[in-house]
Amino acid sequence: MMDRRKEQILQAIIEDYIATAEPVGSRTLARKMRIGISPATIRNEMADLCEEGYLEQPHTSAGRIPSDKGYRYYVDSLLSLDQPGAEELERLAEELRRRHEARRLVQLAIQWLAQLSSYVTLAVLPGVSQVTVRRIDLLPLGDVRLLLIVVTDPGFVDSVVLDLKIPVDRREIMRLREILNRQLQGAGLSDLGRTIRQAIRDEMNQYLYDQMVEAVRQALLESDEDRVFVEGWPNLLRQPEFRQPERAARLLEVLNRPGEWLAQETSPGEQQVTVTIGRENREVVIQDCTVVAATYCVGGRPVGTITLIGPTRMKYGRVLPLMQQAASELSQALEDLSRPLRML
Amino acid sequence: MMDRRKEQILQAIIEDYIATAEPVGSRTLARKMRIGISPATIRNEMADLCEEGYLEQPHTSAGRIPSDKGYRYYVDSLLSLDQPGAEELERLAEELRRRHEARRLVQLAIQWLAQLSSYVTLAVLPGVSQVTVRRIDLLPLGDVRLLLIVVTDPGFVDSVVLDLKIPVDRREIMRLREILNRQLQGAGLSDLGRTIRQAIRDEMNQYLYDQMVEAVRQALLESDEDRVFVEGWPNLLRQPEFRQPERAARLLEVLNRPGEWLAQETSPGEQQVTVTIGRENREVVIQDCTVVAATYCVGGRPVGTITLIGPTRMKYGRVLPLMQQAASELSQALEDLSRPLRML
DNA sequence: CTTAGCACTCGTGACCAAAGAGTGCTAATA
DNA sequence: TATTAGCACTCTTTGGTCACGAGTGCTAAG
Repeated sequence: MMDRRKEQILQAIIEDYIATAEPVGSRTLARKMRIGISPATIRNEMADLCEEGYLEQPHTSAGRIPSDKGYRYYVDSLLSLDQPGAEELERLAEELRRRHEARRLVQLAIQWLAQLSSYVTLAVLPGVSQVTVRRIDLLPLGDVRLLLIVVTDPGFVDSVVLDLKIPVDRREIMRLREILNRQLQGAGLSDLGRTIRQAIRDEMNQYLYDQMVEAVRQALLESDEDRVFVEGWPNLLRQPEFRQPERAARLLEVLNRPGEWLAQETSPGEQQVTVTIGRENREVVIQDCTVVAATYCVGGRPVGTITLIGPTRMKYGRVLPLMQQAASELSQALEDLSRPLRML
Repeated sequence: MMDRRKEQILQAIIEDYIATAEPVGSRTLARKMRIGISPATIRNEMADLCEEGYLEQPHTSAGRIPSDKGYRYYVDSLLSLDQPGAEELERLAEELRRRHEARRLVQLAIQWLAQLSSYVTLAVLPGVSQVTVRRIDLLPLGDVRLLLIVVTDPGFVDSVVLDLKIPVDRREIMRLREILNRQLQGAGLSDLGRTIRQAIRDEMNQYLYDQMVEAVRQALLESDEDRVFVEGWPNLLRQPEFRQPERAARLLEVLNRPGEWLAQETSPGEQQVTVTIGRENREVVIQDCTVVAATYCVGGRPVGTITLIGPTRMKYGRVLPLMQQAASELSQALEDLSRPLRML
């Protein structure tokens, strides 16, 4: 039901449509495919492909365009990957080699992706449950105010300002810092509240105990907001499919609240790159888009995702290797940041 | 040359155009202005205003639209401010009252602005020359890697990872931290390189000395990239003037590289809100936009700017108080973060 | 100085016809 | 039996014309 020639035709149609964004007809296709094959034959095959759901026609007298099912078949069976150039790879590697804070590394990775792919990219940072505390620092900002800095294991730096109700002197703060660091190293952020309870109840006064629990609770909430970055906004309007302003506006709107749909779409735990085409997406507004997602890992465990979103008419051959590369380089960079060789 | 009635007419035209985005004609205007005044009279005045450059006509048989000069006169002389509602103000105050890190405060302020104004907002963080070091922390990430955390005076937290060529043990790091904090408190970031030279040359070995200077140099460069936030991307397409995709795309593109033009446009050191209308902007691509800028201050000195950009047909009466409010609340919040009452 | 009246301009939308691209079907062909 | 040429048909696109409406500028009257 899907012989070699039909596959070739499907592939040619999809690649032409990806390149031009115009419905492709039998005549132009016959000219483009160098095989000795006439438009009429192609028409027959096209009619078949249409009936089997791989193609659609916008109206009777237009060419065919690929359906979601067509893209799916293309991605799964026909795709030839277009590996990024050496200098592009080098640029990413170099950016990530300058050892930044982890958040910045993630941002650099998706900026690189956005620029080379010309689509919009997003990144989800590791959530509360994915990180462990490496180090806590307390800085007095005044007699009743502290800056709490938490460095988590992949290398993220979070900070929150605490207001105390009573003054605490510098010495007490240093003591508190020592206690916190001693007790919390390696603890998951999700246990923090409980652990701190325990840590402080033993050694500190009741007041600081209450304050710290509340403060850390706030820090946790805080770090769980804004876990999503978006890059490449301007790329959106470069796509012909988003020239209709209301369509573009809808997508922009959705991109602005990524938290609501991103979780559904990406399958965490996957190692490779996943492609979700059109109607395969659960969120209605992006059912004319393709979402490409990959996870990045630290210590072999997936901790966050990077995502790319564009029209279903996407340069799959180019995007997939880029995603692959970005995810693996990012994992590598975070790994380097995360794993001290040995502690002296 | 600009009597009261002409002003009223100009004002009515501008406000109607701001509301509808449609050229406004004499008939509808006569009906809208309750004064007993005929379309013909208005036409005469309109012709005058046109000749004097306050109005333009897209073509002979359309109504008039305000010119840059018209908007300018409106903003300077005719504008009646539309103060934001109490609950909106309260929302901003409450967001900023939850003591976040300074960067987040700035971001929250322009998010609030973007949401209430429906335009795109930007913020420029204090540059290298605007901040002083409050505290430096060094965290060992391994035997040859350090996390350098710099807390600057308005309350920003920057961090950079350092790779050392030779292992340094924990005790040495703690000693280095003590030295750095002792020497650098209150120093401007721009002096850091020099100061560190001095600080370390006295007390540390030559190798660490070189490393630290290089590291701090990198940290400085780093903190000077990405000093600009943009919020409200989706608002852009809501404006009728950006329904033409190529116009919207151009603006998006420019917004993506704000560093190049923002510096020119905003006049730092200004205390109040500045409005730059259309051709008054130096950057060509935004000469059909209005840029509203305000500075925020710490310790009475302006350290950064918040900016709003929209079509020249902007709700000036609403935007100006919002900007005013955002800037002053933000200054207040940073001030609170910056000035410890007293150190114990 | 204001206003009514009027001729004039110009963009908009409707309508229509021709063009063009592409299809499906049929019949001829290898 | 698979392929292809030919052809009628469909449907969008494009261009042109025309009437309409909104708005203007001018003139003359109040």
